[in-house]
Amino acid sequence: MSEERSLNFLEEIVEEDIAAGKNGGRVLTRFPPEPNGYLHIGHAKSICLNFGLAQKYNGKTNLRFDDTNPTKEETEYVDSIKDDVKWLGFEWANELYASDYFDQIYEFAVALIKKGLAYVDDSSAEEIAAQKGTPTEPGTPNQYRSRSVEENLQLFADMKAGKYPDGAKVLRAKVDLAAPNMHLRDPLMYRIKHAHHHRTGDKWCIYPMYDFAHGQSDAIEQITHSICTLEFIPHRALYDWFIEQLELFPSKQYEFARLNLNYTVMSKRKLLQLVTEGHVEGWDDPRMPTISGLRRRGYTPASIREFCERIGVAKRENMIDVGLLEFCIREDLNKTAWRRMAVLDPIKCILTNYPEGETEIMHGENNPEVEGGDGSREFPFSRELWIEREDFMEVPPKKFFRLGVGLMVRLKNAYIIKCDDFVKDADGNITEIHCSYLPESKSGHDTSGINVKGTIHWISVPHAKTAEVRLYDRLFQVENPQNEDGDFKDYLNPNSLQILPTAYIEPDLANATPGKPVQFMRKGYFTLDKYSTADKLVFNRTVTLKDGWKSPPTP
RNA sequence: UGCCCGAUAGUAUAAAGGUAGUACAACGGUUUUUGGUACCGUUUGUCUAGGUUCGAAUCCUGGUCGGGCAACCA
Repeated sequence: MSEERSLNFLEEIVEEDIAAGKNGGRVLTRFPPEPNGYLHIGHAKSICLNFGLAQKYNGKTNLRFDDTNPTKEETEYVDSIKDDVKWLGFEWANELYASDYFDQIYEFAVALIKKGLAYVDDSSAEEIAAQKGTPTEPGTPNQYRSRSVEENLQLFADMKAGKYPDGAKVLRAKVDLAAPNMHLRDPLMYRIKHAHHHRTGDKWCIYPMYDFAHGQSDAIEQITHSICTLEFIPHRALYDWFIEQLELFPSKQYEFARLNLNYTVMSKRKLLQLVTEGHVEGWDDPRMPTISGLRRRGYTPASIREFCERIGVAKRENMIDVGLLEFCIREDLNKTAWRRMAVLDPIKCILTNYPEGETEIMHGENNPEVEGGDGSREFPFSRELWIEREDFMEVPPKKFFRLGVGLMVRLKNAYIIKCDDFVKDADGNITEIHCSYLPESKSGHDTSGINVKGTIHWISVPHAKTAEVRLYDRLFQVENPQNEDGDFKDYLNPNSLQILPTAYIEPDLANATPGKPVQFMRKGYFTLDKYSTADKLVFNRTVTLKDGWKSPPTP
C-alpha cells in the first residue's frame, strides 16, 4: 500500500474501514450481473473495480447472478458471463445466484409483515403509481395499507401458493408515503409472475424485486462493500432500511460513475436491438463493445484491464475517448505481437532486372521490441511482388517516402528498389509497376552505401497465400448516439465494416490462430477470426498502427 | 418546481487549507530497414459571485450548468 499512485475514492473508503477495524479488516465484494445479456466494456470497469479492490486488500469477490426476473433471463447469458469474467483474468470465490436465496428472502418478507412493515396491496400498477404522488406532492395511503398482520400473512401465502394471476396483488414495504425520496414511498417487494425461471423452474410464482433481493443477498453473503453505479444512489436509503429492519449483516452500498465510451452505445437494451435487428453479426461482432466482441476483434485481457485502470473511477459523469482503449491495445500488442507482412490492397511490382524463375529466402525477426527479435521466420522473394497500392503515386507529393517514377525504397528485409516505370490499362488504372533492384543492397549485406527514407512491405507473387481481411471502424458516426434526435440507429456508421476479399499474406501466416495477435507491418494489428477456416482464412483488424504520416494538403 | 449526486486542460484523473500534477489526444523535434516503437519538447485547466483565512481547486453561502429519482426492470 505504499505505491506512488494516489488512491481512488473507493480505495480510500476501504482503507478507512480497515484502519477502523470494521468487519475485522475483511473485504468481500461481489460482481452482480443480471443474466439478461452479454457483458460489455462497462461491465469490465465494474469487474476490475470489484475484483481489483478485493485483490488489493486481501479480500475476495463473489460472482452473483441477480436473477430475480425470470422473463428476461437465460442460461445462455449466465454461461457467457462466466466465460467473459474468466477470460478477463479474474477468479470468483463463489458462484452464487439471488435465486439461491428465494426461500430466505421469502422468510424476510414474512418477518417484515409480522413487524407490521409490509402489506399486500390489490391495486393495479397504475393505481399504485398514482397513489405514490409526485416528487412535489406526497403520496396517499389506500385501504390496503391498514390490513392486519394476519390478513397480510394469509394473502402473501396465497400469493406464493399461486392463487392469484399476474398483477393481481403485490407485497409492499410500509415505509413513508410522504418521503421526498420516491423510492421510500412504500416500494414493491414482491410481484406475481407465473413464469418459468432458468434455475428454480416452476417452484415460484412470486419473485422479489431488485430492492428486496439485492441488499438481502449482499447481507446473506456478508458482502462488506457493495459497489454499484450512480443511478442506484436513491436506492441506498431503502437498501439500509431493509437491512436495519431485518437486522441483517450491515453491507454498505457505494456508487461510482459508469463508463461511457464515445462512438458506441453501452445499454444492454440497445445492444440487444443491434443484434436482433441484424445491424451487427451478433453479440460477438468485432464492432460491438461487448467483451466477446472485443475478444473476437483481438483485444487482450491485459489491455482491457489496463484501460480500466487508466480511466480511473469517480462519481462524475464521464465520456471516455475510444482513443484510450486503442492506445491500451497498441501498447500491449506492440510488445507481444509477431510481425508479418500482408498486402491488403495489392498492385503488382515487377523487378525487371531480377532473374525470372529465381527465388531467394529472406529472414525477418518476429518482434523488434523483444531482445533478440523473439526469433525469426523465413519468406520467399522473387521477381514479381505484390505491394500496397497506396505505396505508389503517379504524381508523388513532396516528402512522399515511397514509390513514384525515379524514387527508391527499401523492400522490408530485402533489397532497395528504384521505380522506373508503370503500366496503365485502357481505363487509366495503374496495373503494374516496374522497378529495378540493387543487388548489393540486400538486407544484412548492404554494401550499396545508399540510404533510403522509406521501407515498404511486400509479398512474393508465386508464393503468396490469400486471406479475407476485415477492417473495422467505429460503429456510430457521432460521439454520443443516444443524445441525438431520433433513433440512435439512425447514426450507425455505414462503413463500420470493410471486407477485403483478397489480401496476400506471407506463408507463415497459415499458422495463425484466433486470439493470437499479429502485426501486419505498417498496417495494424490483426487476429484470425474465430470463424475462420483452413480453406478461407479471415483476419480481423484489431486496431490500426498510429499513423504519423499526413499527406500534404492538395491545393 | 421536491429530493439526491456532481462540476479541475479537448478527454479522463490527482492535489485531504500551502508550487495545480499525471495519462491519453493534439502539435514540433531526435532516432529508426514499420511515416510503428522509443526518447525529447510545446500548447491547453480549477463553472460563477460572494464569504472564512496569512493563504482556497479544497471549507461556507447563493447562483449556473450537467446527471439521476415517481418500472409489478435491474
